Amino acid sequence: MARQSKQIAASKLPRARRGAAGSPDDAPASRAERAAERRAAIVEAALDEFIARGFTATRLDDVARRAGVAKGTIYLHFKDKETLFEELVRTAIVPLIGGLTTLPPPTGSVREALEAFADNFIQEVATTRRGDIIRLIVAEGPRFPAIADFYYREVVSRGLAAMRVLIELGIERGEVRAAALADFPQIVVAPAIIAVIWKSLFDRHAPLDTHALLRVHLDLIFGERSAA
Amino acid sequence: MARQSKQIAASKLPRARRGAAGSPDDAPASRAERAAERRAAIVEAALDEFIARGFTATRLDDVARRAGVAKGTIYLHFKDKETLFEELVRTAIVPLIGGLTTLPPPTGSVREALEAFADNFIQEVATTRRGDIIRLIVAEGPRFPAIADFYYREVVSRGLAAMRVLIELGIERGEVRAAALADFPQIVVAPAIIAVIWKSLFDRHAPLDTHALLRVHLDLIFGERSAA
Amino acid sequence: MARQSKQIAASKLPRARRGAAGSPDDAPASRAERAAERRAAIVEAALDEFIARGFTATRLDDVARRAGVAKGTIYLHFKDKETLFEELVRTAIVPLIGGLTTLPPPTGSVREALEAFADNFIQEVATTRRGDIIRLIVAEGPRFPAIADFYYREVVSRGLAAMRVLIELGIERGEVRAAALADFPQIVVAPAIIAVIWKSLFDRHAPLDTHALLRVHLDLIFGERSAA
Amino acid sequence: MARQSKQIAASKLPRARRGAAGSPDDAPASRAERAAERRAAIVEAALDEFIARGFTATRLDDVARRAGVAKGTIYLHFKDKETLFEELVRTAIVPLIGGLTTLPPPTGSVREALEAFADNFIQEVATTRRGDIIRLIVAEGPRFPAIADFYYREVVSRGLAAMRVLIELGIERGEVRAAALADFPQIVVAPAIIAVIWKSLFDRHAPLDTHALLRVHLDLIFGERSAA
DNA sequence: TATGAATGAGTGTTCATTCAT
DNA sequence: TATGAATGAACACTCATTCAT
Repeated sequence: MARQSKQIAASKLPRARRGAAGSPDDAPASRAERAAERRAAIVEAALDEFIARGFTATRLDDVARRAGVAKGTIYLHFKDKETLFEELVRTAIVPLIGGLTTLPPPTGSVREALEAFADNFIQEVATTRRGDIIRLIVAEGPRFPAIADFYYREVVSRGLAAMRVLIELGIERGEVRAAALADFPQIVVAPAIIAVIWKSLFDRHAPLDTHALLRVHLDLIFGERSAA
Repeated sequence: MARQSKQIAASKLPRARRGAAGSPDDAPASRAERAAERRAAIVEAALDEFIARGFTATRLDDVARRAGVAKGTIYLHFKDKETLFEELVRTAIVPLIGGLTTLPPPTGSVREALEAFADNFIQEVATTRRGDIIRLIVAEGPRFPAIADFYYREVVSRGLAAMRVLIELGIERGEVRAAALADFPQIVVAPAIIAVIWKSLFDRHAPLDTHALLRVHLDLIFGERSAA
Repeated sequence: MARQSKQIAASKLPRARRGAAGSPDDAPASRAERAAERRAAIVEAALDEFIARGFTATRLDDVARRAGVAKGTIYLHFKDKETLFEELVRTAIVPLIGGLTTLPPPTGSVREALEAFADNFIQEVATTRRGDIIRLIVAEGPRFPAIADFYYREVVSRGLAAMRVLIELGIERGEVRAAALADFPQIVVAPAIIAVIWKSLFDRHAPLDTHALLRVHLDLIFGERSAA
Repeated sequence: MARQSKQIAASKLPRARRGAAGSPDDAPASRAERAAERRAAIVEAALDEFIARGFTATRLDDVARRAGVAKGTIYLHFKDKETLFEELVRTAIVPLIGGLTTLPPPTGSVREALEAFADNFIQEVATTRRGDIIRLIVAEGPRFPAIADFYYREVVSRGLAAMRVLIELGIERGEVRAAALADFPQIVVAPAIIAVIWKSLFDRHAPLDTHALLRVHLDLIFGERSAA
């Protein structure tokens, strides 16, 4: 009912800076830097809101409040709600790419590589907002084909390709018995995706031990090990 | 957006006409029957719209148009949009339940049972609107905890329990080597879920052979077979 | 949420009457009588609803339910909501007229006549729904000029005319000193109207002794009496 | 019904402009001032509409049009229609309070005080929209108990209390003969209220000379005067 | 005649987007 | 550049009225 108090986020920006003119490299933050900060705050806030409510149900009013900016400010950085959403998801997806393409481990075993990947996934995706982004894409993908496309191109196809390479290496080295697995790298990834979905839908009913789940799955692929 | 063509709703069964003089056992359909037909048409139309747009973005105007009824008619059958959505999803989920609890295969092997289950899943879920409902639950679950709860209780927990029984039987009989699989029946189901999601998001980029995918996955669990 | 159970009012009507054909004068109620009953039930129910909620806020659904008839039935008796309202108020006003025009009491004193009138007003108006009708007219009059007109013509002008006659008689007989009162018979009636309004607005804050109020007012007009 | 002409709202006082260079002390009006103007325009328009149509029948569309603002603007100032109505009536009632509690006439006679009060009532209430507000309260009171409460507490009870004090003073001084009048100050006020109601319902049939009416009433209370 | 399901125009309210300051 | 008041199209929901039974 009553207007919620604004966030103070926007007030820690250097105001009385003009006096210290000439020192361009320390704390202050130039105009461009301030703009970047604001933009980042909007992105951050919007991501939270979109994850929590989905695209249509998210109100830019809430995004602005959470970001500590005025509603109009959003439009200085993004053309409209749709653009904000698309750029946002794109931005959030990008960091996922690095981890996927940087894999072929010349030294260790393929199993070790996949274990490392699983651990990394748990730490960087399953337990962070990135996991929610996956769910967000599943939810909004059909209404934002551009995003589904982008996600497929940048993450899915690359990730699966890298996974296939790894599987083939495993087959070659005798680590992996099921040769056909190279045709369906999705099988290797599936439990990880399921774990992410489970977390946001059912974890309150039955908490899932993602780590154990992925270990059992790797055992299935590589055969059981003596010591974990 | 464009005016959708009307439904065929009004052509159904005039079942069990009491022998009222003059009605030659066809056309009319009692008032109750027509009400049921209308309700069914609304459910049908709403399901399509909700799947296509999600809860918030769906307009009851569109649902009404697609169902071939007036907007007000929806409110003769459902209290409000939220109730329509929840009843809808519940209704759509129920038929999934039967298939899950009716598995125990006294005769054949566990592998055969799972193959039958997979084939059934492909035919009844993956290639029908039921698959989209799963995606819808993933999308709207966080905003409709009641639905996530219902889905967990009626489908997920029962399905996993049944799956666990099957796995344990497989372990007992020596068909399944990975004993720990009984702790994570999710692993057995994961590729099927992933296939459903894939269909609605990426199939246009890279069509997925769900049948083959599930066969490879079963091979992983049961070991490769001599003849497919 | 759930449909309220219907009233059973409509079921006490004679159904198996056909057998007793020919006895047209006893209990049964002819078709016309049944229609009149229904109409009366609608009028009754509508009056309650209109008094409680005003014209616009009253729902014909509620009227029908309260009257124990189907919504459509209202339209068999009244053209539309407005007509129902106007006929209703007219009907409710009519009985007020009789009491007003039937006054000049040749025998008793004018004071006695007014006391009788006051007592009657309390019994027949102030403590019954008729009082609420006065408030209803005050409330809806500006939006239903026809009703205000009718009320003025049938009740107000006649009532004031009769009151004037009475006052003049009182003046003539020396009972009433203030001769100018004949020019403003409203003054004589004012406290009675105020009492009615008070009852519905403020009685819960401060109950009003209408009888005493009117007695004091008569004392003001006729001078104090030794014994009441 | 027909499009109403816009308001003159946007032409008010640009009061207390800080000496901002270039602004020659007129036009602009600060943002806060314009907001206040708009709010005032809404209140003004809403009051007119509510008086003319009652709460339920008033359309916020019409209020907006009459106020010369967009419909959404109303919601920047008021939570909803009900709040608008309640705040409105409260606001309109408040100025009535001052006049009521500020009466005790140390010098003149009680009759003079009441004559002044009557004249003031005619000028400030009976011939202005404030009179209509009284009718509005009578009309909507039962549906807005909060308003009836407020009106009773702030206006009725205070007004009657002040009136009682005045009557008692009159009795004490021998101006008023009817001692019991102190128990029913409503009698003193009744004709004034009736006059207000008459104005909006019947004045077109029979114009009422409120001034004369109230004078005759005072004569009734104080006894006839030699010269008016 | 009575019913009540069906209709669809109408209204309160929300929220993405604009724009004067 | 940032603001947030203002806009008005859009949408959920209501209810007077109709009409097939």
